[in-house]
Amino acid sequence: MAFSDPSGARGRDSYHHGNLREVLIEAALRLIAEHGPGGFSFAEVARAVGVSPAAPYRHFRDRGALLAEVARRGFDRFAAELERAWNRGRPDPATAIENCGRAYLAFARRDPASYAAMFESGLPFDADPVLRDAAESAFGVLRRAAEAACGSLPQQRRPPALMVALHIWALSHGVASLFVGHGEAGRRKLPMAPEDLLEAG
Amino acid sequence: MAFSDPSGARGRDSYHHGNLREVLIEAALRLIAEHGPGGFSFAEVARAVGVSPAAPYRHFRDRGALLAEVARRGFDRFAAELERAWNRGRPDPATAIENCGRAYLAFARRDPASYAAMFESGLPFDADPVLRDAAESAFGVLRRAAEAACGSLPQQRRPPALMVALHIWALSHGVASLFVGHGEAGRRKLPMAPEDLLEAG
DNA sequence: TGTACATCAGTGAACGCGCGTTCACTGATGTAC
DNA sequence: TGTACATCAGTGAACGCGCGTTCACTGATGTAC
Repeated sequence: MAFSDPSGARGRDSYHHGNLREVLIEAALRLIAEHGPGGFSFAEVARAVGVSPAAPYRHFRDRGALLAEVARRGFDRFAAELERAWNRGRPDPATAIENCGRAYLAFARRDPASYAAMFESGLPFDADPVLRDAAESAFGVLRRAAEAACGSLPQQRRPPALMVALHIWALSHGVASLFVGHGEAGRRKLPMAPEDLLEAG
Repeated sequence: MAFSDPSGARGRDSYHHGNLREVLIEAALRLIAEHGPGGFSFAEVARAVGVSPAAPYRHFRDRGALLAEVARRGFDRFAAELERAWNRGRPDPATAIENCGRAYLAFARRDPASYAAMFESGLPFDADPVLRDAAESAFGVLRRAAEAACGSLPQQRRPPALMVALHIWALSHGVASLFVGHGEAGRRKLPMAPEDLLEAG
């Protein structure tokens, strides 16, 4: 077991795990990917990493705290990837915005477990300021991108930037949650690439 | 109890319930509205309507079958309301499409429990042809509306109708699931009416 | 360098709980004659 | 109209299970002297 830990983490080379917090998070991601954000239990996570059911309590207050941490990390990476796709508006704002949309879908596709934890877990956002800030900063990227893009348009008929940002967000989320995620099961069939659908925005 | 049944159904005026199937569905909707589509148990539904935990098995194979029936009915009403909003393209296709969008949001707002059962429950659509057909026919309304609307546009640069329909669907779903539903908790704050956001499409 | 001790991190047994499901049962209803 | 009987729909007790959580515990690690 110590040398075959599938998570790639250090594993149990001693009585003390040494890495349990990280390994628990990885296991939670795996379980969410398989059974959805509501489909894992604290005990199951412990079992998955080969540790007693009481051990996770050393690192998380309860199941919700673990889920919130998964979501928070998701939002952090999400924000970073959107930022990178935006690339300060280069080569031009329209293309950069489109790249944001692609990055959005790419994130949902590559890491559906995090995406589910972030958007489909029913976590009490308002009750957890840390989580809320993480989500806010991810949306902030879209808002700033929309502001920059709107600013480069002719003054007359310039749309409100916040509205554009929300529009992108809603459309991306709609496409992602209808056609990308859902762990193989509830996904609808699409006669085109989700990216092409998004591009029409 | 017989005369104070909050569901408005006939209640237990005899040993035989007489109406149990319907009452179970209503109770499930109430529980979904409170705790989300994953937040109710078969036993809880039975308790909520004052019946033994074995009783529901007379009407539904299991919890999933009850949830699927809730979703199916939701899709039926959803399709009817979209159809009514479309109103055969009157007064004109653009306005009628916009009315469809409003009807979409109105449905999600008025009956978030059904909406959750339909779109956020992770039901195995592919495994249940009845459910699948119900969902398909709801989408069919949007598709026909998009076809009619596209047909009324000038031939050059006419967008593909299916794409337009999916676009409407994705945007509506995105707006609804981010800003309307989620039982008071996970909903984001919006500085404008969701309808206005949708209208930009 | 060695020893004593405090702290940390995981153990494993135990608890009460609600769940899904089954079972033989029984009261009510409908039908044949 | 009345009676016998089949069917239907709900009962309530029972089961095994996994969960969340707690507890006193113990092995490992780090630190002071």
